[in-house]
Amino acid sequence: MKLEEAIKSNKFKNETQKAALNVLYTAWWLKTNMSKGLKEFGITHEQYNVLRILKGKYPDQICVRDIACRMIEKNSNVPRIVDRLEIKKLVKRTTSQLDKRETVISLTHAGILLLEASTKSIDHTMETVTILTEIESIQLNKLLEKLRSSEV
Amino acid sequence: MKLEEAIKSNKFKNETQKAALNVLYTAWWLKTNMSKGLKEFGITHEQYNVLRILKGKYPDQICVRDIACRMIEKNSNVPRIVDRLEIKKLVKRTTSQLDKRETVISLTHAGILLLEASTKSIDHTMETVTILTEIESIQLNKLLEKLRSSEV
DNA sequence: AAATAATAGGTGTATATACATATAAATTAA
DNA sequence: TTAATTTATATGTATATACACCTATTATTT
Repeated sequence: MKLEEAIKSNKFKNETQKAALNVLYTAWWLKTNMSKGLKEFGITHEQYNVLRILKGKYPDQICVRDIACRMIEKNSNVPRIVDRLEIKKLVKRTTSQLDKRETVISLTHAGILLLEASTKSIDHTMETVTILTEIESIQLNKLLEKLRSSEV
Repeated sequence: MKLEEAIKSNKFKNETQKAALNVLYTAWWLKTNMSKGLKEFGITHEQYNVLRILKGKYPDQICVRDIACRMIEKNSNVPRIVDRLEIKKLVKRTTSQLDKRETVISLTHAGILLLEASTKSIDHTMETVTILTEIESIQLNKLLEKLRSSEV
């Protein structure tokens, strides 16, 4: 669906404004598709993101701050996301002995299993849903990084 | 900042997966920049979006469902966003006399003034922040629409 | 060493998304 | 014309974002 149909408007100041709205809409669309696939595993895509970050360092533990700086949405409240993962027994929380201010998080066995199964599902969904060739993807990545290049 | 730095990872399955994450990160980045500019006006960017939609039809009234289908994030809880705008006296709610199920919303004078001022600010922010030529923007719009073309 | 500052994580509040359910009004069917 | 269905909106709950503030611990300064 074209952006114009999706938001029932074709009054854009210029193509750049339209592009910004298109990025916002596409992000919502991607998140929705991801969430649909994660539903059967009982986790949200933010929780999935945290599990993925933990996997990246596994079997090393990783502190809350290090998770936070790897999140896509930088204002994520990591302690609270970890709360929910802990309730589901997908992660374990321990106070670091080197620095008692730090809480280190690690995947449980159940966490690893769930991550593996959900990653398979998510990867399949994303491949089905994201219709771009490798060349187009490279081009898109370049344009998005150009867009953000002001770094205010 | 490149995506790799932003999320401290360069382990991507392929350029397409990276592009999907890049869209999510760029959307967060855009929202953050928009919100910063709207702070002085005391509204969130979702509330701003609703005000903009109302402006599009002004001085006509518009019902909740019509606002919802114009929102960028389709699962927005419009009644609740309207609640907050009503408390700030930026919009007025009336039960439609043609169909008493419908609630029609309209901008107040204060709403129009705030929208004009904040639009000036937001447009300036977005122009400063979104570094793309018209040609690049057209290309980006095409790629995003290609990406979404599966329409699951 | 004691005082001060900085840091890590937790917690509180407002707002939003996501989705299920409730309620009232309008439409359609029997 | 009553009953059933659909539609429009509101509301309830869980989770998330955004951000301020608190507390414990560590680091730095004097």
